[in-house]
Amino acid sequence: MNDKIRLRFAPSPTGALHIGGVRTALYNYLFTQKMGGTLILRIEDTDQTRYVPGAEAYILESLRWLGMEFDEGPGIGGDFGPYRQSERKSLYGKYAQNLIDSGNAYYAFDTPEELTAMREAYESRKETFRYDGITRQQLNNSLTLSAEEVKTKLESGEPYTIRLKVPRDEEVLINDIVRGEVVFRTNELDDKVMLKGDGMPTYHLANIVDDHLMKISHVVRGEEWLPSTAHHVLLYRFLGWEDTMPQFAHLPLILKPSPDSYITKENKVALAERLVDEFFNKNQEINQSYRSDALAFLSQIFQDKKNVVAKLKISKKDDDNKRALKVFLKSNLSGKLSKRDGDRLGFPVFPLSWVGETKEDSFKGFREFGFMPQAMLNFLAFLGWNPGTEQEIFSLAEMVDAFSLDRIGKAGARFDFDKAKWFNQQYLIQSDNATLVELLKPMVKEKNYEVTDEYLTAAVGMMKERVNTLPEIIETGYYFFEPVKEYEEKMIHKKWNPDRKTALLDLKEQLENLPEYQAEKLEASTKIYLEANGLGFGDVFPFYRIALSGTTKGPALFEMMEALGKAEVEKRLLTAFPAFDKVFATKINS
RNA sequence: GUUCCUGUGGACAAAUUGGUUAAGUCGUUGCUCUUUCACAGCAAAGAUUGCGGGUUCGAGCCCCGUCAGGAAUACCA
Repeated sequence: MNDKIRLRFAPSPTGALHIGGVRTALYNYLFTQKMGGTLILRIEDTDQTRYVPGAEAYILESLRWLGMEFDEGPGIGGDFGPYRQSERKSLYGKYAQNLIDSGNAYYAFDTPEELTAMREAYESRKETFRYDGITRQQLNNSLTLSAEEVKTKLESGEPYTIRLKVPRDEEVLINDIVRGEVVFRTNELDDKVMLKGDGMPTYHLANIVDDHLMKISHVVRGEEWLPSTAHHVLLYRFLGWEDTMPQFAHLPLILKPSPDSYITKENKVALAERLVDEFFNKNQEINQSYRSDALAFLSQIFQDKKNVVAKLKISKKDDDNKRALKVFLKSNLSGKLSKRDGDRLGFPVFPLSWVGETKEDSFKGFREFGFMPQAMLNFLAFLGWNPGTEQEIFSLAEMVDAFSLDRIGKAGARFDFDKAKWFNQQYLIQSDNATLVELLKPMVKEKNYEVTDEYLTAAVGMMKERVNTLPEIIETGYYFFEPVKEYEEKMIHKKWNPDRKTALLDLKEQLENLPEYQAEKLEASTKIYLEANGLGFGDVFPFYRIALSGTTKGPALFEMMEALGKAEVEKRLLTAFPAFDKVFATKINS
């Protein structure tokens, strides 16, 4: 055990844990395991307005399902607790006070409303307001007010925040494990709030204080944190902790699939309508009469699907509506993967299903899509990292072994659901049938199918390499559990010959008289029959197959017959042939 | 707008750190196997490494410029 290596995964309980968060957790996990270090779970719940009940439980359950174990955390214990920031509230004030005392922070009395108004005023002049070394000289804070005024305000209980006093004309150098050296000039940094009006710390303060107190050695987090890392380094410096500052590793973002990859002739109209619906939903103030224009614009940019995003560039000629539309589309068609994407594009972005207050806030998870946790982890591991070898399938233990921070890439990784399905299929094929049967049982029960383990095992064995996810076994392979719903007409139209029935029934009878209704025996007997009657496999197989499963695709015929059993096969053949006649008749009539 | 990050076939990516003909996987297409589908195996198509300069005997890799995409720019994390 290496007690110098201590990492933390620090999610915020504001909803379901996003796939990007899961990957962050995974990389933290892999690195600690590899180094023999300690992994800590810390709940960052300093924003009570965004707190969502159940989110923490969801995070815990997700991590457990995925098989990532933590050494310290809420409910786990450890010597550095508590591990919920809300329970550490009293700790942070002291450090904020330190900052004030050392002249590196100040009280600010500006109200949120004042600041919003300020931002809007700047906005209207096409500028961006920043609370920084210049603007703070005109604002309502302990730097501009007299000591007397500040004292009165404080004593009268007027709400205040404590802001970091970012120094002028300095450079902050960050030595990031994945990005290398990154330099920020302090003149470009804003005076971030450290302590909020409600006495809670912001992420920035809480994070640094906790990382220090918990003796964190490496901070592995998403790239979205890179810009504020300069502030964090400043904080370590001002608090006198610079020599024990953790090392940073900023992970590349997980990006949405590019629109070019999923827009097709078939779906582009529906996609456009859906986007326009969402647009008006989100921008209630925009008149519905703009709708047809919006749709026209979308079908125009979807026309040639190349470079869809580039066509969203705002031009001076655009009116307000078009501008709003473009901004909306851009945020929906490019950039970081978001929870809405899964919904729209039909893939999961959360490990487990999440049931929110509304339908819009409820999402289906990887587990419910039928993914195996190990497959999801394996897929995620390759989003931003690779071992440099040709191996792609890794058990968790193998991943730990192969993992290193310096093989993490810098460019954003594009979410590719096809690849995810491929990983799952590999795991499905690799898993033994008994394991899969256990996983499948709840779904079988839900559908009220009554089957024996033995039968399920046979079905799983036949179906698992033909599907991507677990539920597909009983969805596309439903005919193992209930009568055929629909016969594939194309083959019937093309090849069915009502006169063939006699032979097919003949063969059926011959097979039924076999001492054992077993795949190899059935096959051997069929061969003999075909030869004797001058028939080929193609004359018989497709019809047996459609009769039994409704489709010409699927597992080997004789194995299917064995599994279904003599009686069921007979029943299906006898109902199918008349049905084929009927289907065939419609062809002649039409 | 500003700051920072990132650009290698459709997607993910490798390239022994400046060395010959730019790996591999997914996806696509074809072939083999097979009664079908899938799996597996084989093969093909797909790249002037975003673009333009420069340094060098030699550049995907170093330098300069440029373009594009992304992130951040909250009393959110």
